[in-house]
Amino acid sequence: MDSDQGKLFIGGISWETSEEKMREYFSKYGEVVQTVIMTDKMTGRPRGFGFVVFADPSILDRVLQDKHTIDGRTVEAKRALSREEQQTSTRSANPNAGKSFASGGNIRTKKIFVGGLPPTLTEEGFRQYFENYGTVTDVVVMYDQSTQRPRGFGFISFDTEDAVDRVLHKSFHDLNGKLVEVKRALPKDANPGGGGRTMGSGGYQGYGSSGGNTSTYDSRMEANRYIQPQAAGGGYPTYGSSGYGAPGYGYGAANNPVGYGGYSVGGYGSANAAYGAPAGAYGNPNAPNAGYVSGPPGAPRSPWNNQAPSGYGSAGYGGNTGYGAAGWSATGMGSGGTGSTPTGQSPSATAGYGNQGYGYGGYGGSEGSYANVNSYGAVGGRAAGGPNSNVGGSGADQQGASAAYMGGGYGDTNGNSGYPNSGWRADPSQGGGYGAAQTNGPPSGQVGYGGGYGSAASRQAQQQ
DNA sequence: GTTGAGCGTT
Repeated sequence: MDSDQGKLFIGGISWETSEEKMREYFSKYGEVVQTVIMTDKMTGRPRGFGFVVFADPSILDRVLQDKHTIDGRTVEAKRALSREEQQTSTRSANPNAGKSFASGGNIRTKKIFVGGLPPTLTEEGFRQYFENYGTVTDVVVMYDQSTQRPRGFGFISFDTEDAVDRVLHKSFHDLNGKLVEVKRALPKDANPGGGGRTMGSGGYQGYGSSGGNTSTYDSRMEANRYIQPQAAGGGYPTYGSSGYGAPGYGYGAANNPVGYGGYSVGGYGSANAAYGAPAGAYGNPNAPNAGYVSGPPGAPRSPWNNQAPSGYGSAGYGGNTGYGAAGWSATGMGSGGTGSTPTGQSPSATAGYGNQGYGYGGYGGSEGSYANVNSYGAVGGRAAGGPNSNVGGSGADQQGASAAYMGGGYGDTNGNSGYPNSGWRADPSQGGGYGAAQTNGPPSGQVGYGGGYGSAASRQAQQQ
């Protein structure tokens, strides 16, 4: 992360020490861009640590070698961990994954979140400064609705992405001696959130055809704020190693739009799930979907509509089956995957499979009331726990990976709350399905996924 | 007292 470049973590700070004092102290090493002391949100009490950001990252080395005493307390300076690092630091992670993903940005909102606004800053001052970077199309400074106090952050929109990039080139900007921090705004309205139901199919198709994997990552990154940190951490390595990066991987592509909703589930709620379902279906390049898409006669583009659960189930499942046929999931799903999951998967088949089988079937299929949860869970799950981490810790898993997904996924994104069916996880057949799929699957991760989802879906069908 | 908060209005 850019903003972490010149950033040091400062631990053991006296409760007496202020941010100003810290700045004063560290300024002897060079230009200090920001100091912050974290406080307990509830009590307001300082938590005893904070951060200092130097304009020049090369200063850090010197600072790290010295001992520091502020207000009579010896404080400890360490390189600040990026948020991703925090999460993954203890376990083997692909260090490249997080970084490269973090740097890009495919979901471009042309809007920038600006934090740390001084209360005195007006929208005009705000605008005037940023106009140096391009044509400003919108300026918003947020105020508390009831108290009318400035909330210390706002947004600024540009007409071109270039302008946005220029602004984001620096993490901090000096507005007349006040420093503000800029980040790309979370594309909150990138997807018409609750409007999923009313969306025309055009949107979905568009999604389906968009092929960028990176956007998926990016959206994740941004969604990290809303997802439990661990979710993001585990996810990267998993992606990296399991072939997410592979071009054309269905997940990435289809998920782009979905992804956002899915990832952001924590913050954005289930409305987006609706996307997920269609996106999967539409986005899926394979023919089998067609069947799904066309779906039940009565419910053209609303297979996710509760109205048509049966049609839905069949349609959705039909779709899945088709998938499965193409790849693994067929077996895994249909049979419950008990041990007998295909052993001879060809790599290519798997790849293709992963795309579709993955989650989408689940999405579509699970669409009912609890559906969203599932799909999300699924998505989040992957993110949450790598195949190696048994996040969910559902006792039933005979072999952690897949089971972990399930457990982790649901747990993470949903807190289990929406997940009425506790028997699900515990169901041995399911575990078996996973296990089998995973064990046999050549490209490890994907297989597990596919199997997992597929079976999950079928399971639901049964329930209905 | 040792690794972070803030993401929208009409």
